[in-house]
Amino acid sequence: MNAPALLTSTEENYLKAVFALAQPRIGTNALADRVQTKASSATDMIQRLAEKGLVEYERYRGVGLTPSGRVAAAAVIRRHRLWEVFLAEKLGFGWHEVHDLAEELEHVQSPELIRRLDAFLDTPSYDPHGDPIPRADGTWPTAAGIRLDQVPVGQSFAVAGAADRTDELLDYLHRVGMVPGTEWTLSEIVPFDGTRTVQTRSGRTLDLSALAARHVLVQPHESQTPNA
Amino acid sequence: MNAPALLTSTEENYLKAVFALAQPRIGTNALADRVQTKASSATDMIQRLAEKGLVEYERYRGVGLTPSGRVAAAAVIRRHRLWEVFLAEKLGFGWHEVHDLAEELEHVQSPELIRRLDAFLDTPSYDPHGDPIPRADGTWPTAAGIRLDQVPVGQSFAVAGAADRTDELLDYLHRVGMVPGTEWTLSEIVPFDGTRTVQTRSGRTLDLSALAARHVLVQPHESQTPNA
DNA sequence: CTTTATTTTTAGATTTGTCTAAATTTGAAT
DNA sequence: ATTCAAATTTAGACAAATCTAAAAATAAAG
Ligand SMILES: [Mn+2]
Ligand SMILES: [Mn+2]
Ligand SMILES: [Mn+2]
Ligand SMILES: [Mn+2]
Repeated sequence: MNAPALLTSTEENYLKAVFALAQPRIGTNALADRVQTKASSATDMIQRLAEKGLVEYERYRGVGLTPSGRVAAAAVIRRHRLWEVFLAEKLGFGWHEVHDLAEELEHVQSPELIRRLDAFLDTPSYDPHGDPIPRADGTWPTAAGIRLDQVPVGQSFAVAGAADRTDELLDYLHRVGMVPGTEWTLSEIVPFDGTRTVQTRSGRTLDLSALAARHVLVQPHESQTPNA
Repeated sequence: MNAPALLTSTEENYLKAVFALAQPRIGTNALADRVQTKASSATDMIQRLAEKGLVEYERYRGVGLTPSGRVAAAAVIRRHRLWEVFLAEKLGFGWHEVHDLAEELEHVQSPELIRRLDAFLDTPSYDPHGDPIPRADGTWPTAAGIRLDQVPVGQSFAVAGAADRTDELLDYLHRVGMVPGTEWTLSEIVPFDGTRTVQTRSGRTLDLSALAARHVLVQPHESQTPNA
C-alpha cells in the first residue's frame, strides 16, 4: 500500500475527463475531444493509466475508472473547485472566467495547501457553477438543486448553478443576472413554447426560453402556497 | 513587436536562476546547480534562451540576461513573491514553508490573475522573507533594511527579512521568534565574539551569534539617543 | 611552454506527450 | 455472409527536457 505515485498534470486532466464522461465507459474519440488531443494520443495515455491501475481498459471497448482512479479524480476535482471558489469569492472573478485558471491551479501538488485553502474559504460545498466539491474524505455533497424547468409557477427560488459549463451559457446567464445566489420567483410559463418569466423581489422581470430554463439549477424555497 | 512568446515553467526557472546569479555572467555549473540539473542540460536550455533573445551567451564564457530577459525574470519573481505573501498572510503558512509552493504557483500564466491577487493583498512591497516585489511596471522597491550586525547598541528595530533562503536559517529564526514584523532592541554586543543580545519590549532576551546577526535584515527606528 | 585539472560543450540515448498516416477491429447495412 | 463506414489502435516521427559519457576548450601549475 505505497502512497499513490504523483501524477502529471496531463494524467490528472485525462482522469477528470474519464470521470466526467464514463458511464461507465467512454470511447477514445470522445475522450480525445475532451482533452483537446487526438484519439491516438488518448489511446497512449489510457494504456499508461491502465498500467498504473487507475483505469480499466479493454482494447476497442472503451475505458472507465477503477476505484483508485475515482479517488484520484475526486482529489483533482476537489482542488479545481476550491480554486474556483477562491477566484470568484476572494479575487472577484466572474463564474465564466474561473474555469480556465482553475484548470492550471488544480495541478499544484500540496495536501497542506488544499487543507488551508479549504479552511480559508470556510469549507464550501459548491463551486461558483453550482457543482459539488468533493470533501477531504472523498465523499460528495448532494446535487445543488433542481432544474428551473421543473419548478411550478409561483415558486420562489435561489439560483444554484448551471447545468453545463459552455461559455455561451455562462456568458448569457451572467449578462442577464441569473448568477448563483440571486433570488427569483417564477411568475409564468407560456404554454405554447415553455418560455419562463421570472422576476426579482424588486420587480425586474426576465424571460427565459425552455432550453435556457433546462440549464439553470435552482434551490426552491419552502413553498408559500399563494392561497391555501 | 509581437508579444513575448509564452515561456515554459522550465524556461522561467532558468531565467530566475540567471537573474539571481549573474553579476553580470554566470557559468554553466553554478547555473545547473541552482536549477537542480546537470551542466549539459543547462547548456542546452541556455542556447534555446539565447535564440529567444532572453540571455546573451558566449560559448565557454558564461551567460547573462538581456534587457528583455530581465523584464521576463522580474515578472516571474513578481508572481513568486506575491504568491508567497498570499500563502503567509492569507493561508497562515510560515515563511520557511512558502517558497516551494510559490515555486509552482508562479508559473500559472494570467496577467489578470496577478493583477487581482496584487490588489487582494493590498499591493505589498516585500515578500515574507523581506525581499522586494517588483512592481507591475517592472521597477523595484528599495531593499528592505540593513544587516543586524551593522546596528549600534541601544538601537531598536523591526525585523525585515533574512539574507538568504536556506531552511537552516529560516527554521532557526522561526524557532526563536525573529520573524518579519517583530520589534526588538539591541542591548549588547559581546566584544569577544560579536554575539548580539536583543530583547523585546516585554523583556524577553535572545542571544544571536555574529554569523546569525549577519543574516538578519532589520529596519531601524529613529534613534532614541539614550542620553543626549 | 607543457602538462594537468577544471569547466564546458557535444554526442547519443531516454521519457513524456504529441502528431499523421496506415492498419485493425467493430458494428451496421445490405 | 459480404461490404462498408466508423471507431480504434499501431507504426513511425518529432519536440522538450533530461541524463551519461566522451570530447574540447580554458585556466592553472609546473
Ligand atoms: Mn487541468
Ligand atoms: Mn466549476
Ligand atoms: Mn518555479
Ligand atoms: Mn521569497
